[in-house]
Amino acid sequence: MKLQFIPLDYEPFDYNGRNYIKVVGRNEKGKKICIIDSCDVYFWAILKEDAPEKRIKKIMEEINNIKIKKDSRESKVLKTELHDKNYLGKPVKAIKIFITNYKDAHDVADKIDFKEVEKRREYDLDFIAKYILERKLKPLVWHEIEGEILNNSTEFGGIDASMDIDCIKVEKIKELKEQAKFTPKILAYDIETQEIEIGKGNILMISLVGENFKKVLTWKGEPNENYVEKLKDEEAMLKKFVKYVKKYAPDVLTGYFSDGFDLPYLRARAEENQIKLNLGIDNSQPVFSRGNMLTGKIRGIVHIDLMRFIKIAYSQYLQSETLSLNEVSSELLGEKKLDFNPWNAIKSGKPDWNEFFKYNLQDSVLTYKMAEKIWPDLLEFTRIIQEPLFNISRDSMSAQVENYIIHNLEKFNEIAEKRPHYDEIGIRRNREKYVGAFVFQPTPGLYEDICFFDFSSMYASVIVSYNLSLSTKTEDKKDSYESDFNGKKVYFSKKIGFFPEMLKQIIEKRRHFKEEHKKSSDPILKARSNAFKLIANAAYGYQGFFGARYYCLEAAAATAYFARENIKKAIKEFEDEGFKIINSDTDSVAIELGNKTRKQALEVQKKINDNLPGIMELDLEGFFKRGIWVTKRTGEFGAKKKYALIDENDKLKIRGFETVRRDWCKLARDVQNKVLNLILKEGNEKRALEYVKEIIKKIKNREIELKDLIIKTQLKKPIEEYKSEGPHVAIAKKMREKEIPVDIGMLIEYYISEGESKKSLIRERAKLPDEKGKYDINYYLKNQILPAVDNILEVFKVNINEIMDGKKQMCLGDF
DNA sequence: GGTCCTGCGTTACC
DNA sequence: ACCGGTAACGCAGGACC
Repeated sequence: MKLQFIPLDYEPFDYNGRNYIKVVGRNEKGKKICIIDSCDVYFWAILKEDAPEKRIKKIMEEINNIKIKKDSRESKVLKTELHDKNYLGKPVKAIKIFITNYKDAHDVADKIDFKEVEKRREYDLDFIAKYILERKLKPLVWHEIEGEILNNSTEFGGIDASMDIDCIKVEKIKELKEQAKFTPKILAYDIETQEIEIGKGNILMISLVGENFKKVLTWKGEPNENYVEKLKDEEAMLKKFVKYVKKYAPDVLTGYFSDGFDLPYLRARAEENQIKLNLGIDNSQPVFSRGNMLTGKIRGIVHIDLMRFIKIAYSQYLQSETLSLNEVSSELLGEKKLDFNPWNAIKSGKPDWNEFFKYNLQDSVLTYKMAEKIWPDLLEFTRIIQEPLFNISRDSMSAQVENYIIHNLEKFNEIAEKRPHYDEIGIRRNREKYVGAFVFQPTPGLYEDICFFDFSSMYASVIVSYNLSLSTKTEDKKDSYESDFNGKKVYFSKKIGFFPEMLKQIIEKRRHFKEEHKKSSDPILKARSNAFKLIANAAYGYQGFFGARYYCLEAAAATAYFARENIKKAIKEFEDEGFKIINSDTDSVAIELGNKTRKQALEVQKKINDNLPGIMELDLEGFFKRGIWVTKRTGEFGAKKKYALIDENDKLKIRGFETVRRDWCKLARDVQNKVLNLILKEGNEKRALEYVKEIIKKIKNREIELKDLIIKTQLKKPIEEYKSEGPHVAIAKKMREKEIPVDIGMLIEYYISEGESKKSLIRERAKLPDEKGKYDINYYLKNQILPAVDNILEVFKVNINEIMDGKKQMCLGDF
């Protein structure tokens, strides 16, 4: 039979000692099906250059006889072939060794011990990746499949009988030229529990939200809405949950922090109730893996913890200070969680159950809507990197870069480099640091008419333009780029390597799809352009990452080196043409127009661009009406990485200031923001000063609400490990005493109260938000408000210190 | 008992 | 353990007078 098929989930299995794979996806009619397939399993023995032909033949014969006996499985070499390949950019002769089971690849590789064999490679590749490469059945891409349906067949031990859906044994696979739109069936879920610790208390309710589908399952309260279904106990509720998930048959089951909470909790409660959480398409239970970080896998359904993907692909664009569902959904959707405190409700012993149900449902509604919104990004990441959706939604950016490389090596006839071993990682992690970016020392002051330029994807374009990678590093000084690594000269060949070449294509695609998106504003094109951008930007970090297959610290150092050279050159160009440099950080230059025109500035930009190497490009970020740079708190120098700009539409761009730092109280941040606004919008420092004085008065009169004085600091490690005990650590201790749950990663909230003696430490005066006490007027004036506005007003020669004390009126002459 | 300096710790920028 | 270096700055803690 012939059908169209889009793969969603890949699951390898063994049968008679051989490797097979079940791929669950949908056909063109939207029916969920499973295809069964297999592929060659092999790895490489790379030969030394001088290996004589006769010996190679002999070696191949010997390899052909390798057999491994392990547990109940017998594994052997099926055949060998001699190929011309590339390894790290150099042509090599390599023996392709076909084996019966990939799980034994490592053991077989260990048996290949000939002096003519230089290296053994690709025995550490993941089977799913290998399968996708070999059979070209790409995730979330439509294919035409030819095969035979298994109908209660005894093949594979009667695999089709154990599955809820049709199984097809595949013969031919062909990617379709016309790609129809694919909209996944998404089901979102969320649970409410008695305790925070996994499995400790009961699950009180479970909500489910899909398309035209909403449900709250519970065994508590007296429901007054018909979407709430009351079961007799927790066990019945869990069974019903499984039943509904199976009936809905989603492609994607998604929760928010569900890897770390919802799914393991469900699993634990199922165990406690002695029932099976058989959500899998073959009625298997979720499988949890990956050491520290839990990940929950459900066969045949792609379980996605939305929070993890948002953290990977979105967090750098988000303003949210935490990745909590409430904050992220209100930023992405403009919609919030319901105002209801589940822990207080539980503690009270008499929760308003109907409010609780609504609250529970809303969490799934938000999760569902966000999943829909983020789907284009998941889709495009998956299609570009060609790893299963399950991995795409969880992998770190360095893993995404590496997977992209692995799935694109074929074009270069390259054999993949191996993953570093444990001891190698240890060495890499202890390596010396290298010099990073150049940061300009700004002069404090208020500036008018500012032009802001920046290099587009600078580090990525440096890697491409100077050909910086592991395989292009060379001892040969001729025809190469010379860079510096902590005083040592390092060279990179000018003959383009596969890593820079791949990156070049990524950048080109990013530029292409960015243009395409401008024309059509299709969200898919935006997601595609964004995915290429993120991969490009992660390429630099990847080469310096200790876990990378293509780790090359010299390349990472050279990237920073050539970036410094180019930014400094650009700065010099602007200076030589008579522009004053205001700021520069890594890849950007801000200049003051002064008595020159925008046109003149753009001419310099063009001149710079004409002389830039390779694909490097200096873009105009924009024009700004005004901008402010301040001094460091200590010393007379201008502070780096702290400035505020206002564009022609009166939109502020604030960097580094307390306004954007979450470890300052809201009042200080708001006041600073207002002051920056007044100064930048109207150039009115007098109004700003008046405003600050009003606030000071309010603080002194205790007219400020406590919630605006709460300071939030993250607990980054276990309480015991702190060498120096800051206020947030002291509060964390206090919380633990009060049996309030404290976890690593939590934002600890506190305010500073008046102490008995003035000299006591700040941590001794720190109190929990609901602890009774008077806020310390002096602390909030001197440690929060003053530091937030002092440096800004100083630019106008206003000494706020004196105003605070009320000793002397301002220094502004005309005040 | 106060001042100064240093290191820890967090968060930002790019 | 899951990308890099550069930088500001509060607070604690100890040296020093």
